[in-house]
Amino acid sequence: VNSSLTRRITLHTPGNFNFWRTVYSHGWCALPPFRHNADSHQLERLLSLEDTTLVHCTLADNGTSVSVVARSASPLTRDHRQELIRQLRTCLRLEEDFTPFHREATKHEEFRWVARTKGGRLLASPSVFEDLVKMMCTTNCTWGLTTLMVTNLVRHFGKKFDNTLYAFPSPDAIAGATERYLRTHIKSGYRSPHLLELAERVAGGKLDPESWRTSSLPTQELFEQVQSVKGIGPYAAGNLLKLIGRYDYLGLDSWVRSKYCELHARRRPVKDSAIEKHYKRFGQWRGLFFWLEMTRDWHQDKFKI
DNA sequence: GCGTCCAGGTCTACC
DNA sequence: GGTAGACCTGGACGC
Repeated sequence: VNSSLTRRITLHTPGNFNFWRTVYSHGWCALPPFRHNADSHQLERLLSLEDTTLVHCTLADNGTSVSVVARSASPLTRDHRQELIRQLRTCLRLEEDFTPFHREATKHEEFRWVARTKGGRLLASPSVFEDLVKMMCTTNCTWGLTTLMVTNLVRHFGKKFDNTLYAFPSPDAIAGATERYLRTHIKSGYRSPHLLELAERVAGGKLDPESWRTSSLPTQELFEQVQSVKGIGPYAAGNLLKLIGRYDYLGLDSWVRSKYCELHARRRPVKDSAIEKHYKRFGQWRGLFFWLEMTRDWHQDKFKI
């Protein structure tokens, strides 16, 4: 969109929010339609609003707030702006209260740095559907293949904004494909029937992942419900739940297992049950303490952790 | 060059 | 409830 319109918007943030700790909390910032620029310290995101209006947002840390430059092909209405703000606040986890978590962190000497550096917010997608699809694309493969699958999904099924930017596809768009098409063009391999079934169930209204955000179900029941999606097992369900504010599961995979062994067992292999036992004392927050500990060195230089 | 292994796992079929 | 075996793909590795 060459003749796009730009508009500046401010996101107000609480005192315990840290922009870069959130952006680099895990790999999502590198998966389209997110994009990050480490040099200019900006996070980009192409949003698709309810009426299919596309808005490209460039986010930057402003100290006590986040500044957003929004580009769109047509002028944004008040409703557009409100929805845009809502979606971005969901991504940055601004609606979630981290006060109790930080209070808990200060109770544990080895985790005081978490509260000090305002850690805990994990970058999320605007929709639970998108997070589910992406989580499925991280299973049993390298990060490189995850990036390839997501990039392909966006390019083949997402609405085009300009030559490099495509929105995340709607469930309908993916549901309209065939398994063969997914295997050939998305390179999602044996995950293809699972992706298709998920998209069809959501498009057909038989599954409403968005409702999980506000569900009153105990986390254990929600965990089972998330795993009822074919292709989503304990790893993917545990991590999906972390993106909607439930931290009771560790979401173990080969990377965190090896990281845990490096940090706690002199690189000797450790049973999953031993890892579970280690974090049991952190109760409902165990999954978050676990993840922050495993990724602590990612942020060490920037924040003097 | 070619075969093998495995990566930010999960499902099914059996016990 | 616990555990083999199969499963797309692409990159790394050994020979």
